[in-house]
Amino acid sequence: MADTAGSRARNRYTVEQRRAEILNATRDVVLRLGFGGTRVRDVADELGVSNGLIHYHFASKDELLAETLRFAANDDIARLEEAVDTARPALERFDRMLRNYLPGPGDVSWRLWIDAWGEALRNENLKEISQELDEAWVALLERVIRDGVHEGAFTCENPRASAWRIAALMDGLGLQVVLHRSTMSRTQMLEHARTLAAIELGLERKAFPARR
Amino acid sequence: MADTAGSRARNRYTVEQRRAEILNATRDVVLRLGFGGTRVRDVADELGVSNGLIHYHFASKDELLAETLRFAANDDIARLEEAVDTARPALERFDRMLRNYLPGPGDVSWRLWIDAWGEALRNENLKEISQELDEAWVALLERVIRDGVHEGAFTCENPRASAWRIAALMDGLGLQVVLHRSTMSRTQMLEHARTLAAIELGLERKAFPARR
DNA sequence: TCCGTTACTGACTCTCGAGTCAGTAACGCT
DNA sequence: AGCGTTACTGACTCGAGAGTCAGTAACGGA
Repeated sequence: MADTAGSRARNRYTVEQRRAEILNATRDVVLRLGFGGTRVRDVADELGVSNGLIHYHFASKDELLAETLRFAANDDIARLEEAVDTARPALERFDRMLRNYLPGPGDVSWRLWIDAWGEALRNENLKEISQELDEAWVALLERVIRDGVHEGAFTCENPRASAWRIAALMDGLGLQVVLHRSTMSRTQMLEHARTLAAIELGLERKAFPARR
Repeated sequence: MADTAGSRARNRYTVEQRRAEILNATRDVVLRLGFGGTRVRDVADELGVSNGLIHYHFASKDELLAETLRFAANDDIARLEEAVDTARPALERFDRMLRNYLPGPGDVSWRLWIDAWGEALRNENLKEISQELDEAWVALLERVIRDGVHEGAFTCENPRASAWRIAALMDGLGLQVVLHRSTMSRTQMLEHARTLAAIELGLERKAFPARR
């Protein structure tokens, strides 16, 4: 009675495991085909299960896509927070955020976000989720700046405004790199981000590490 | 013989006029429904013509959407160039670009662009067009910076890099305002853009006009 | 050992939308 | 006036995809 679901979990999937597995697969499919281009069938095929199973766990395709976005968002934020929590001093912590947030070689989640922005124009669920992630990200950036100021590593008059500017710059840069790779390299992108950051935090440009 | 098409144009549409009219209507529809959500039928209804007429002028829906994007892009660039050509001195010219590029109250074309970015992830035609617009816009910004430096109004070491940073920041800001209006007002957005611009161009922040 | 429940199947329905096509009417040209 | 051309119509086809549902097999509990 204490754990009715758990007792079945030994050799079978629980509902929660299955849902997570489906969300995971959906993310992969959406990365290939986009929100608009993803069919329920594609997700089923990805897992080698039946079409009907997806509808068994998710009431509609819309719900599936919205939950997939939230799932991916939580992942991204968790990854960033982890990067922040483990690094010091302040400058390394900050730079690690930049490197983690900006799109990297194997990075795919940017594609998801760019796609989600477009979809969010017409879908309230997605709009809400993308806004949540955005605010969480700016808040994290602001926190790292404030901590740095506290430690005496940075000088910054208005951490909130600086965080917004840096976040906006990085969104714009990431967009360029992911969408039109030819126009800008990751190196240049990092260079731009660090240049603005140095200005905003009252540092010398060369204070930043050369790491990519 | 000199003008076979023109002779019919007196009381009838030429093919070119019709195409332009359809592209115009398509843009309006796409703004409401997005690239993914626009049906050929919606465009026909917008003009009060038949479904078949759209296919008479455009081979496929894909072609229609791609040409619509190009049509809108040309419009946007022309508007920016006009703003630049007529304004002086350099600072007013630059500020006018900012005000014109950033999303305004009645501005809708941003919605089109955000949507196009997402679509471009999977559509080579749209990707190419959005890249063209982007490069034209950065080139224009760079030109205005160089001219300002020439006139002695600005100080800027690397106009190309500064143009990229300002452009990226503005893309990021515009995205915020259009997508999550609550998180940032146009006033704040302009404030952020001018703050970065002042830094990049070696100016005092208060050198900029207060115009919105 | 039987039985109710639950996770799952896959064929089906039903809607929707892109593209087609036979037909039409107005035009300009001869 | 007669004729070929052209812009346009709207009913149709055809494929595709979301969601349904009757059926099934494995489970745990009584």
